[in-house]
Amino acid sequence: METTSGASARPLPPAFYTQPTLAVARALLGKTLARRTDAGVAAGVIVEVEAYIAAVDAAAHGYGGPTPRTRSMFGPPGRAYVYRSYGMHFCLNVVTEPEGQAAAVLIRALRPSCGLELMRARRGPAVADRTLCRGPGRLCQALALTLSDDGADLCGPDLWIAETPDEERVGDPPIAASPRIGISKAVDLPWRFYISGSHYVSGRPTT
DNA sequence: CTTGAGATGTTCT
DNA sequence: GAACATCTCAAGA
Repeated sequence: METTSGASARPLPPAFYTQPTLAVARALLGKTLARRTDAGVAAGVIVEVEAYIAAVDAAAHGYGGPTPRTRSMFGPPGRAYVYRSYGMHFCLNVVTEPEGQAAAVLIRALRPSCGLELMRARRGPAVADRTLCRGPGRLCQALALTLSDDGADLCGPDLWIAETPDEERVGDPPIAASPRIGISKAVDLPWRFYISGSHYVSGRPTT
């Protein structure tokens, strides 16, 4: 019998992504992000996210209008926005808000729950489990996400987000908020959300 | 654990 | 040119 895992649960309904961006960001914590390729399924529980809302947020991609790169951020909610970061990494966002508005939630870290061997194969043999998906570029590498996944449906067969089964859950996640990481504009907006105390969260220790 | 440098490509000034 | 929603590695405390 197949081992229980959020990877086998049904995708969240499209309506999940029509909530306001900050509500989606908080609600994503504790959900399972799953990825299928020919090599198999890999998945993890979301433990850290950041919200970006171009209408009111100078740090957001899409602030000041669409560009070719940010096109899918203006698209319909419930899709992926994947961009290249610092020339060599990729970052995965969940698009929110109605089409025409640029808003998204950056997935910053996962606690790996499924397909760990696959992740190690992609990330390297010396990488500790804790580090497999700790950071937005790292998790994209672990899940083999690239620009070809930009615009992908998050309720689809190859990439989806689902409720996490009870036996994989730690309990009700204690959610904390803080300023976002690695930005230089709108630095005071407390739009980074993470599971307090999780060792899989990027950045500094969280107490 | 910390700090600091370098890699690397697209976008913006 | 400069900046960038980052990561890895090496060296030090």
